[in-house]
Amino acid sequence: MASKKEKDLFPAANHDHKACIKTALNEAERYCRENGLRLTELRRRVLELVWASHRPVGAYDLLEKISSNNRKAAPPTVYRSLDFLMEHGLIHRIASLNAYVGCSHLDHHHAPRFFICDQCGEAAELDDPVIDDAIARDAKRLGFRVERQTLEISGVCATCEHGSTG
Amino acid sequence: MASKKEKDLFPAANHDHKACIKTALNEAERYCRENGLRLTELRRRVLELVWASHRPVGAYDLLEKISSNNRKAAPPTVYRSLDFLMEHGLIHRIASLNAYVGCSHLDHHHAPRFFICDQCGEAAELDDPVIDDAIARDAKRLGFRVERQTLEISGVCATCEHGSTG
DNA sequence: AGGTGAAATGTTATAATATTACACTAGTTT
DNA sequence: AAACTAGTGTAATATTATAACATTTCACCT
Ligand SMILES: [Zn+2]
Ligand SMILES: [Zn+2]
Ligand SMILES: [Zn+2]
Ligand SMILES: [Zn+2]
Repeated sequence: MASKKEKDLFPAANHDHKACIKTALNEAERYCRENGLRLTELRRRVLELVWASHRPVGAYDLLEKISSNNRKAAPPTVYRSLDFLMEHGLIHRIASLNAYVGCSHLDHHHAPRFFICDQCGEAAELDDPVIDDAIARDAKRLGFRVERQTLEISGVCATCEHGSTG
Repeated sequence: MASKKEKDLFPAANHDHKACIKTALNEAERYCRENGLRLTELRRRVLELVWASHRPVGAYDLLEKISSNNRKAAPPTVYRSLDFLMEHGLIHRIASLNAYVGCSHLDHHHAPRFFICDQCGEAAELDDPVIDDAIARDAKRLGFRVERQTLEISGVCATCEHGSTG
């Protein structure tokens, strides 16, 4: 079963993804309740759609999925929800892809750090205090006040490289 | 005088920027000559325009500057030059800004690492082996083959924060 | 329950960034 | 010069994101 080896940071193909979605939605609901925020039906739906996979998804893909057969949603509908979800750290934006992905570390404050596979499209969020410290030290040296961070490493994940996680 | 203190990684307001431009163009010419590449008039002009400042500049800004009064240049004109310059490491793309900036480290191979000031818009390129090593170690742990990196730290630079570098 | 103001959403239009496709030119090789 | 290739011009279109304003929903108060 899905043991939490290091390599599983890139979620195994056979992992129980319904659990990922459920956890994400539960955590979002708890977070919003505790902070007096409204996780409206629309925002909840957008979050759920973002969590449909571990692949960053584009705003216009979401827009299509939100649109019902007869009623077509307009861009601000999804962008406003994405803004809300980002503002509260429930999702991250992947600047190099113009795409959005659920946050895997809702339990603690962190700067976003992603490894993103060019082949399968999956993104793994990984904390590394060494990186955090190094950036903080560099910033201090420069007298630079850090407000936002973007760290996106693109390439090929182990599964795509070797055909399987072995 | 422009002493090379650490803080000058954010170039001082009074630095000799013509020297920056000249160096960048000279290095580009040398690089292209040595590698059998053609630094055409257009590519040279785009590189020069990117180097007009240390602020990442948008493709459409460049496009306007390239256009002469009577003749308006079309997007592919500038995008193709930008692609060439990026492919050969002469400039970097800043994904979080959809903008482009000259490379400050033409003399050695490196992953792009930027500190970008929200207020003055200037970008400082900074190498840090500790970050390099940490990312390499994380990638190895994940079995991830790294192909491209994006590291962009946004915030407020020392000059903007304190009114002057002191 | 009804009134009120703020937050959220709907809707239309448009801005900003980037690519495709195809025609033409210039430079290189034979 | 013919043939080939890399580079550029040009028109159309794709993709991502925001502005502006109307309407609805919700929390709160009376
Ligand atoms: Zn999952
Ligand atoms: Zn996160
Ligand atoms: Zn300079
Ligand atoms: Zn560089």
